Amino acid sequence: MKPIAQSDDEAKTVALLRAIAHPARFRIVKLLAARDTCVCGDLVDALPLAQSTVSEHLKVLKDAGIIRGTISGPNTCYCLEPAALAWLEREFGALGSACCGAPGGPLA
Amino acid sequence: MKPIAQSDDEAKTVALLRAIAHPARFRIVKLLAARDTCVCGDLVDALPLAQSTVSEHLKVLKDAGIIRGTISGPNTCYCLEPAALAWLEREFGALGSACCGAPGGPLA
DNA sequence: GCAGAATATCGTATATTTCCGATGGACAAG
DNA sequence: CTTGTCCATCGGAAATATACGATATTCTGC
Repeated sequence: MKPIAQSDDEAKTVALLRAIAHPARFRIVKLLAARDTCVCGDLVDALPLAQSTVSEHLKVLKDAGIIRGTISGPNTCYCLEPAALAWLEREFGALGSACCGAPGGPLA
Repeated sequence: MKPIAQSDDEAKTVALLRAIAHPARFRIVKLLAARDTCVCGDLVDALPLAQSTVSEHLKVLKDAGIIRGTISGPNTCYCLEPAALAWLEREFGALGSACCGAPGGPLA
């Protein structure tokens, strides 16, 4: 594929966004954010999806660096990776501050 | 499709994220943020994509409410929609503050 | 070792996305 | 009215993503 992204930072940001930009995965992230304690396969019960599907979504989020998985005996616990969320928050802050202030450009 | 999103707000957020979570579209948003003045089809020159493809991406962003298009004589000018960026920034702020503070959960 | 529970991975069908060339519509200049 | 420019839209091909059931894998407890 042709390289569209200008910098590595940009590619990283897009990768993070692609991981979160899915109904099921975004819901997982919100669930993990709600309970400050890490939860495990309760996520499967909380979502209308098959176990294997949830597992795949967790893998996507883990590969993107948004969540962290810890094996704890028979089950695996997941929790958010604060650095990733902070990165995205900072990225949007930079975008939001610079914005076309002109009312309508050519209309003025 | 089964409704995974819990609330309308959540669905809206995911829709915005899906629109931005693409190399070409994210680049477009950054380009529009860089020049505070609205640009037009210069975007086609700035991207290694066909004109029709860029136009489609602009349509996706416009439908999502992230950018606004204004017809100005022979050409169309686009600029960011500040409200959309602010929404996302706020959404990530809420996620970032609530986060698993426990070092490792079961490891402690 | 064996059985069972909790996850991960594999194979695969389906749906969606992405991209392009070609076509169409609107506008300005001549 | 004709031409050229700019942009949007229309098929359609190829790549990718999503979801599932079936099948490993890993650990606990007996």
